[in-house]
Amino acid sequence: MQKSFPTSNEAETAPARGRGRPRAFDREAALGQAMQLFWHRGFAATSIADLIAVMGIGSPSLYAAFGSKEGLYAEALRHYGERYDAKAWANFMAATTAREAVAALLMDSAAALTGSCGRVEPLGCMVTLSAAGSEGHAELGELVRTARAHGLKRVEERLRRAVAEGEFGAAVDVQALARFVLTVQNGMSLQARDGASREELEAVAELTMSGWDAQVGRRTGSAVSKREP
Amino acid sequence: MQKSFPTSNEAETAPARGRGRPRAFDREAALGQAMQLFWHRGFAATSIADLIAVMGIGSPSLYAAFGSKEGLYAEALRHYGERYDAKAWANFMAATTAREAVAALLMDSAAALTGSCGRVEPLGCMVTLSAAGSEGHAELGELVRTARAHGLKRVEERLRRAVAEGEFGAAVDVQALARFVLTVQNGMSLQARDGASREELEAVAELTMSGWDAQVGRRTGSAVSKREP
DNA sequence: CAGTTTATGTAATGATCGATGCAGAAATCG
DNA sequence: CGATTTCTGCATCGATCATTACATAAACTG
Repeated sequence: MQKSFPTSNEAETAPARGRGRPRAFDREAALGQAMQLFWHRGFAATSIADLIAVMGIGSPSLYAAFGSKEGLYAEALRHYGERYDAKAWANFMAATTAREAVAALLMDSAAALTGSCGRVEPLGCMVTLSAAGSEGHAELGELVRTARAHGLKRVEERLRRAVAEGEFGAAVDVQALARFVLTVQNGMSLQARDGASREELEAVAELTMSGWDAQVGRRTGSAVSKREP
Repeated sequence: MQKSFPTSNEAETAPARGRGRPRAFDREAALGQAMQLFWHRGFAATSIADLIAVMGIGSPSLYAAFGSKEGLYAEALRHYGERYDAKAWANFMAATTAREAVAALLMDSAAALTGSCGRVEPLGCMVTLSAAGSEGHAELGELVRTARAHGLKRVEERLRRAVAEGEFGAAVDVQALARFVLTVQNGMSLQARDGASREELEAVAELTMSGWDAQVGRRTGSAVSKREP
């Protein structure tokens, strides 16, 4: 099985000015608008008419630049990953212990998913909440499914590294612990979509780390480190 | 704001034979088929043509019996609540302690959401995963949002009762604990949709109860009671 | 039986769906 | 400059969308 639309862009990465008439709109800006609409309404419920309205372009321009509705969604997913998903994992990556990494992931998720960064973006994670696969678009479904699996893999590998480094014993069930963390993060997206506040999700993160401590050995102090205002 | 389609049925509850030509199909059976399709594909991605195909009826019969696509979805939600949701909460309701109740809810959810009861139904919870609200149907969105809020309320009230009965001290943050449990259960639906097994979700339930114990005081033995094969 | 009432099947409604044909506009190239 | 290439706006494509007339069928009522 090979995909028929570009995950990484194909021709538009050409940096220098092309030959014909130049594009009259900012491709990334328009993609950002499309991403937000897909993010909020989902793939099936978003029409081309809706898209060209928020993107401020005509449909021929849309198809010339992105190929198809599926292609646009695939690019919107990539755009999301670069702009938002990466940010939610930054502190996870930078943490020195697995526990700090997971705690940072959950606390940063609590903030990001509830739009607490002065954003106007939709609530919850676009990848987590995407149902494009169930809506009958197998290719897009595989795309988001892979992205979600990647998150689990990242946590799992971080925990394996922690075992190798002696942060906790090999008796800890790394896969179960990783899935537990991801399940909570997934649930946070649904909670955020229903209006849960950052503080409420941070409390969930704290309780999650209590479960962590009960499993791998408790530390002193609060379950998670305090955040900057 | 008042709803324009029936949550509880209106005329079809009449038990005795009516006056005109009798309906040629089993209303509940057809509703069950519609429910499964909505459950799997969501509201927006399910067309009337798809529905009448699986229901085995013509579109005039559908509209005569259910009023509209939204009305059919609302009834499908009710049908789901009666047939599946109630079952997932039975042991929760019957438990003698709040801890047993929550553990039962999570363990039963792990089984129900992964289709481990010999079912052919879609994976995950129809109510939890419904995005009808975001898809532009405010009335249906309010319906599923209310159903989801009801789950949180049930757990919260059970915990309050536990405090009143002295199962654990009043220092426990009942709201946070309830939201923690519901967040995990919500996450389980997304995990199940992505193919997580019953055993994997049961491990998540175990870890969740570890977090519980860390918060309200630990008990001996396994975090959750064993299930029957 | 005729009359009423409700359901069904066929076929069609206007609207909207995703996607394009086409002519002109705006750039580069020779 | 003309030739070529690419993009844009307008109009439109056939398909599908949710919904409904309409005629007929099947029950009950009197």
